[in-house]
Amino acid sequence: MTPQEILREKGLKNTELRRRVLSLLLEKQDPLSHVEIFEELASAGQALDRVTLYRTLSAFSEARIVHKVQGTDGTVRFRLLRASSGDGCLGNHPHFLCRKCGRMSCLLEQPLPRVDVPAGSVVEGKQLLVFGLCGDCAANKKTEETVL
Amino acid sequence: MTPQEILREKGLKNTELRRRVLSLLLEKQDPLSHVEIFEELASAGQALDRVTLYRTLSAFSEARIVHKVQGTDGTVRFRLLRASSGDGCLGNHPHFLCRKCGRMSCLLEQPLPRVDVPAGSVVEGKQLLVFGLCGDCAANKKTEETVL
DNA sequence: TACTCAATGCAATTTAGTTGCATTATAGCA
DNA sequence: TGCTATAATGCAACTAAATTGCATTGAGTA
Repeated sequence: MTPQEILREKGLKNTELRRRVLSLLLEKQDPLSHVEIFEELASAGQALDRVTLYRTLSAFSEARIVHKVQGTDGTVRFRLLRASSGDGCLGNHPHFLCRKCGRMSCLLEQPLPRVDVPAGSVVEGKQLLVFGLCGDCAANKKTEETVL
Repeated sequence: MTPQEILREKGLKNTELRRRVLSLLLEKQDPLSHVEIFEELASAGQALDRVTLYRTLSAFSEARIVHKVQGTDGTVRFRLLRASSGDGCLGNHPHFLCRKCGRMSCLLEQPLPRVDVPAGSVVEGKQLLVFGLCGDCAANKKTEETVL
């Protein structure tokens, strides 16, 4: 699905910024933070406003084009949902957050566990976040330690 | 273990504020946010400084007296760890966050699942957060809907 | 009791996110 | 194609959360 098609399907207006954000999210396979998206677009020469990006992302979130993942670092990240992107991400899988480089990645193909909650509670969603060092950072760390 | 004993064991100075924060965390069984702790102490007549509380909580976190739980609401909450409190909380269990009243509770006795990560990654911790409506808020909501 | 360094309190600053409002531009329709 | 309603944008100002620097206070130890 193209950015245009996604926007049309959700009844959102087809604007330059929205197409750019969607293209970026389609291209990257992992959840991106507001800042990451902002900098990526800015460095691509796109003139853009912080506030408009906030509003764009929350519009996408409300329209269920993206889902939000809250990291243990306090940063919210956004990723396309499968229904819109066709790339297999339903949002219901664990995420991995590297505490060194700050990148988050999806651990696709792995289910979230069933959790028992107190009687009477209503479960609306779950989020499983694994944190530590990603492959790259773990490798670099080892190198640094060897050098020291 | 008493607040004094916990502080002594960790080599932290035994001050009024720290004892109060620890007493509160010992008393409450669920993770509390900075704001919740601040207001609880303030309403108990304790004169306190926001900044000092931030520093106190991060000192506790570094000393592994408390563990931090990041909610899907973007709020960090703190809870005593078992090693210090003796109350059975190791931190490695799911948490439930009510999106209406904002209270978080521990789902003790339930394990976190094993998660496979890409080769080379180092896992340092996991966090499983279930969100929705707690028993009280779900009951109230039903009542409201009936009334309408 | 005196000394040292951790802890505190206050002011100022940074950062993230929000709100209001005037302007612009998209999408639907004559 | 041009017109219109309204959604989206851009800017300024604001709110809230968290951090930093620094002078002062106070806990623990010799």
